Amino acid sequence: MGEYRKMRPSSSTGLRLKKGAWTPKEDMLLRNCIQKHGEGEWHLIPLKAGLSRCRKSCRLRWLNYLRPNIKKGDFEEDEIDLILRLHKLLGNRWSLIAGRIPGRTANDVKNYWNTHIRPRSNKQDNEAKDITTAVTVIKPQPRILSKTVNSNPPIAAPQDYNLVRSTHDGVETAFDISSGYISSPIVSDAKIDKYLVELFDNEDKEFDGEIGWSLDGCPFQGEALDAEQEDGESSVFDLPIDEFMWDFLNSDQL
DNA sequence: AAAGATCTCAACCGCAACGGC
DNA sequence: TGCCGTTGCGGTTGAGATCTT
Repeated sequence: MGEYRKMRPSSSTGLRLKKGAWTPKEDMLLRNCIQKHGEGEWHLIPLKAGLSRCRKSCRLRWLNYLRPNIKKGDFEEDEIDLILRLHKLLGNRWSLIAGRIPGRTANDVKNYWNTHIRPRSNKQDNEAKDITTAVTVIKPQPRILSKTVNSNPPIAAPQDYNLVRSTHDGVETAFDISSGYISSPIVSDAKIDKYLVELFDNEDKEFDGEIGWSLDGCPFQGEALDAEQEDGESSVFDLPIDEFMWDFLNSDQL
């Protein structure tokens, strides 16, 4: 697919802001401007660059296309694996997911998910409905990690689709993640990112037992991810994510 | 070869969060 | 405390590419 094939309608007459596909000349102007002035102050970039584009368009073009080290082409197996796992953990928080995948942008990840993974997931869901023993656990909702968790929750009956079940050494536990049923900490994106750093980068952590998760109706247990723990046996997702995650996010060390 | 259907992904839109005043 | 400007994010759109009939 060509870089400049997209020709959405644009209106570039007079002082109106231009929309639609970027031209090589516009790319050059934006690139030169950012190389000269650096990222940031996006509201000034169009003026400095001499572009009749809005700041949003400039920022998006830079972040998704012009920024150095952006990886193009098909996603590799390990990248897909990572996306699947991170999405189970974080939901549709594409920027956080992309932050763990070098060279990929949030838009890339989101597009890949929507075009390749979600359709497959939907198909699996439909097939699972035909099986009477289908697991009913649903992925963690983004709201678990929301910064606006209600600190004084209303009393309401837990609903099954808000239950997350995990198995630990063969013992299954279920906890409700609907609003008000978890004493979740107020979580900032920085905390979540720090948590992910700990999760993926700290190889000295030790964990006992093996944790199995069943999410999106698809149980998985101890599947390997490239990053291995020090003992070489437990994979990253053998972590007791429920307890560990909340303890970590609620700790004073952040 | 042509037409229609489907897929891909760059770009846009709306909104929430945040900081300064 | 509220307003306003800016930033960043996720959802959606739609043009062009590719596939199917």
